Order: sequence, then structure tokens, then C-alpha cells
Amino acid sequence: MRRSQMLLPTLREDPKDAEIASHILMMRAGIIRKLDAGLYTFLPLGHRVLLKVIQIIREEMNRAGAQELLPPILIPASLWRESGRYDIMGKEMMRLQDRHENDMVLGPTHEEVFTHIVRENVQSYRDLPLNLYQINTKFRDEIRPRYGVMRCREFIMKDAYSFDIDEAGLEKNYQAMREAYRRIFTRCGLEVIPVEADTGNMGGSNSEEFMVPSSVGEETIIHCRSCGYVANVERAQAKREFSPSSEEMLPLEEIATPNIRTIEELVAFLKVSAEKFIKSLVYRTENEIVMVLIRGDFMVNETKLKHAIGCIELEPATEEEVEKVTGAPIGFVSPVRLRQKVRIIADESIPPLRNAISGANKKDYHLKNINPGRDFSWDVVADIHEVQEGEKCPYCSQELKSYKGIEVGHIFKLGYKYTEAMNVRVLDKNGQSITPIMGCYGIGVGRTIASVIEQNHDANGIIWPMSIAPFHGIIVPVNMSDPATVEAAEKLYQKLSTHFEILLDDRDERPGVKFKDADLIGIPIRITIGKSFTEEKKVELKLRRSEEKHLVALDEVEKVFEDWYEKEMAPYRL
RNA sequence: CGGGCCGUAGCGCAGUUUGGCUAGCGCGCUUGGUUCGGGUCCAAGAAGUCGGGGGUUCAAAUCCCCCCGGCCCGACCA
Repeated sequence: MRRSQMLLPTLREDPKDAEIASHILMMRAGIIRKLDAGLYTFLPLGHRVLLKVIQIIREEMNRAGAQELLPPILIPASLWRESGRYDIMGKEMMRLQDRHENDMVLGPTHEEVFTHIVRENVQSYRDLPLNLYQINTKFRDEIRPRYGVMRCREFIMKDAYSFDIDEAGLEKNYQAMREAYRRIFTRCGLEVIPVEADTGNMGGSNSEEFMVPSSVGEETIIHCRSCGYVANVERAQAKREFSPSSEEMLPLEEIATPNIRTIEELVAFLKVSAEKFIKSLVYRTENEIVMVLIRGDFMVNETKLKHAIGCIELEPATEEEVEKVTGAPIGFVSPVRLRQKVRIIADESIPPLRNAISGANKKDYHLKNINPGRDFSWDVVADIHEVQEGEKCPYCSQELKSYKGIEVGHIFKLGYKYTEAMNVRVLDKNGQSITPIMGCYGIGVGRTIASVIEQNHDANGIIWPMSIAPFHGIIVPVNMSDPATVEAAEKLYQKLSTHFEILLDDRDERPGVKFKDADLIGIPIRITIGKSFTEEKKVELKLRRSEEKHLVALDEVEKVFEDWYEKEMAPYRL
């Protein structure tokens, strides 16, 4: 490709609305342009990278026995009504009507569609197992798109759905995907860590996310250096020991706490440590109002809480709802002497407490000497606390650490949720009708590319891994007004292009401009035809990722280039 | 949806507080020259509904009202 003919608008300055390295560089290097909030065009350079990543994914999925197909992204609402998700999905699912006023949906995920395809076309256990995938555009009307293609509304995702006759089959497919993912990310030059994950409202049991450790990541990961336990904080556990107190139960006592609401304020005001408090929170679910109790020094993990309650929607109750249930404003509530009967969900840290402090359900008053069991009871006890750095590993009791990560892939066992809801039946070898079991496996393609840039850049720009670089090499003729230079560049370009993807920077620009651009767009191998060529007929080869420069005679360039290419490619071959 | 910041040339910005020459600067773009190993130098030039609408005023980018859009933080998120 000739640079002079390519739509490759590089920017000298950082765009105003980009914050993280990958977003800034994708804009500056002419990889993407924004069309509207969360909607991006991949320009030619970016499209080349996109195709390479897709190709790697495709090869590895096929290798693992999955089959590619291509369903539409516009989906009739009826399928979503069948699974029961039409009403559950919320506003991130883009809903629209066609000209016949039929309700339609832009697919945010494709469980229903794939389940439907299997339902229509598979009748026998002989047809299973199946693992079907697509690499397709998805749409989620994100509440707040950000960081360029890291979190956008329209994006490309690879998603696969497996169908098996039993759990053993599912386990096999799951493991095959796990291995395929490891290979895919390695080949893309991305370091990822599989972590235990929550299954969300997808339903299902086992689940792992593939995380790229990064300070700009939106997920929090809990990690034990000692035994290797790694989990998304949404599901992470810690070893918790609560020894029952031998303290004698004292009588309840009201204490005045004017305008003192938070645990922090109470600790300061009463000079009592946070472990003595019961944090009482009121939440609303799709069915009911509940009160949630946790010890003052812990935070509630809303994902765990959802599981404990068994609900789908969960949000803090409004001020009015809180008053109605407790009789007091937020900050002065407790499970003792509630005005209305509601279900009470208690963290494991609650029952062992003695003579604890919480609200009096009366403005500007708290109660002390609250004793669980004596002064109130609860409906559910569960671990609903959010693990913090410094807590103990559930397996080896060593100290847990936390860090941020970008979720680039997710695999999980769905179970029978969709096949049952949508009535998928096949006959087993005994002629009995059975319901297949599903798994689901996704990779965010754009997010993968952005993550690669997060991990591979310097002050001058992107440093592409050879495996997904938009070009293998770039030829930079330093002086376009020197006919000998131009001729050599042209010849080299023709020759190398027979085996490699080469960008020829044939613009009549100053050398500085060309070098800056070459660094910015991150082509792995640069060939400079400059003063060493005019002086001694040698051209210079340089790797983007190192400072070393090698002078090579013109007729040896092809061979050296091939060596370098192989060396650069080696880490990404499996 | 709540809080904060911001909309002036393709991009990045100044000017708005205190209304007043013809609306500016850098980059980019066009033309000519110059230079040729890290975003040359010189000259000439094109390019603006100052986010939109309404109002105040002799006069509005600047003051007032309404609306729209963007970004950041939060709520949300297979």
C-alpha cells in the first residue's frame, strides 16, 4: 500500500475527548473515528488490524471444533419474549419497530437466536454436541459509553454457544473454549488472566472472565499471590472468622446522635470502632423492599446480595420508601422496631455481634446494646460482603490483593435456562426426549484491540505485535526528490510486497514527519532509505520496539527482512 | 437521571469576567519557493451560522431566558 493513496489521517495532537492511551492512540494513528456517542468507524488502518484479530479468533474457534455462521442482528421480539428476557433486559437493549409495527430488537447478545436455530434444525442426540459461533455486530445502548471502542454501543463480538446432551459434554466444550481463548489471546500478543466470575443475569454455573490487568480496567480483581486464587470482586470470597462474643447482653439504650448518619461520622462521634456497628440498608427489588444488614466495617456486594435475595433488579430504596418502612430518615434506621414488616437479609458478620449499635428508627437517635436474635431476627443469612484488599484468602488464608482489569472474554456454563424456556428437545439413544445443555463464550474484538494498545505502546505511539500489525513493514524514503532513493524504494516495495504487507511512505514529506508517523502507527519493521543509501548503497532496518539500527545491502534486505519477520512473529505462533 | 466542566475554522485553543475597531493564534489545508535522518524555513492564500432560538442594547462570541450537543464523576452493565 502506498501511503500517498491511503486514507490515514494521523493527528499531531491528542484529541480533547480521549483520556486513556489506547483511545488517544487509536484516534491519533487514524485507526478509528467517532460517528456519535459509542459509535465508531474503523478506518482502513484499523480495519486491517480488525481483520487480523478476527482471523486469529476464527482459526482458533474452528480448530476447537466450533462452526461459524451468521445470523441477523435484527431480531424479532417474540424470541425474547419466549426466553422471558424481553422485559428483563432493560434499556440497554435497543428496541424498535419495523414498518408492520412488529416489535424488533438489535441483538445485544444471541442466546435466543442460537437456541432457536438449534431448536429448528436439531432433533437427535446424534447431531450433538454442537458449538456454533458468529463474529458479528452487537448493539447495547450503554448508559455511558466511554474510552473509545473499550466501551461502546455498537461493537463487534465473537460469541459461541455450545449444545450438549449432558454436563460431561458441556464440560468438554467449556474446557475446549478455555484453551482456545488462551491461544487466541497469546496469538494476539495479549496477556490475560482467567478469573472466576459471576454469571450475571445470564443464568448458569461456572464462569470465567479473561482479564487484561490494567489501571484503566473497569473490573476489580481479587488475587492471592500465595495460592493463585483469582476472582472478580463480584464473586470473590474471603476467609471470615467470627468468634461469638462472651460479652454479656446489656439492655437496649437510646442515644442522641444529632445529624450523625454515616458509620464514619458515628465512629468519630461515639469513639467506638466500626465493628461494633450494624449497617442497615434498605433496597428495592422487582418484588419487594428488603432490609440488608452488614457489620459496620464491611461493604455490601450487590451481586452477592442479588443471589441471596434471588432477585434480578436491585437498587437502593428512596428516602420516602425508607421512611415508610422504618419510620426514620436514612442514617437512623435499624432492624429493631421496624414500622413495617420486611424481609431481612443479614451478612454472616451479623449473628455473632453483641451489644451492637445501629439506628433507632427515629431521627437523630441510635440504639446501643442491640443483640441479634434478642432484639431482631432475620430471614436469610449469607455472605454478602465485598472483599477488600488485605482480607484473607479463602483457600490458604494469606493476604488478598486487588487490581483492575479489562474484561476481554467471558466463558460460562449456561445450563438449561434457554433450552428449557424455548423448549428445545432432542431424542437420546433410548428414544427419550431430552433437553440439551448450553454453554456460552464471548470475546470483545474491539476491546481486545484497545487492550493490546494499552499493553504495547510508548511515548511515540503504538507498538503492534507482528501477528496483528496492520503492515509488517514500512519503507521510508528520506528524500523523495532524489531519484535514486525513490527508485530503490519502489524496487524494494515491489519485491517485499510479494511476501509481506508493506506500507510505502511515498509522500513528499520531511523525514521527521515520516518517522513520527511510522512510530505512531506502530509498524513493527521500518526500512529507511536515506544517507547511508546515497553514501554506500545500504538501507537501514529498525524494529519499532527497539532503538537498534542495522545497515543492510540492498540485495540482502529481503532475506534479513524475512528473518526479522520470523523472529517477531515467533512469540505469537503456537 | 443527578453533580461538575465545556461548545469560537478540519484539529487544539485565546477572546466572554468589564458589550465597542474588520473575530484571533498554533497545527493542518492550497499555491510558489526552500530544505531533505526525527513534526524545515519564507511568502501568498482559502476556510467561521462564535452550538441553536428568543430577548436586552445604538451595538452581543461577550449580558438575560429557553433549548440542543459533548466530556468527566456517579447510578447501570452477558
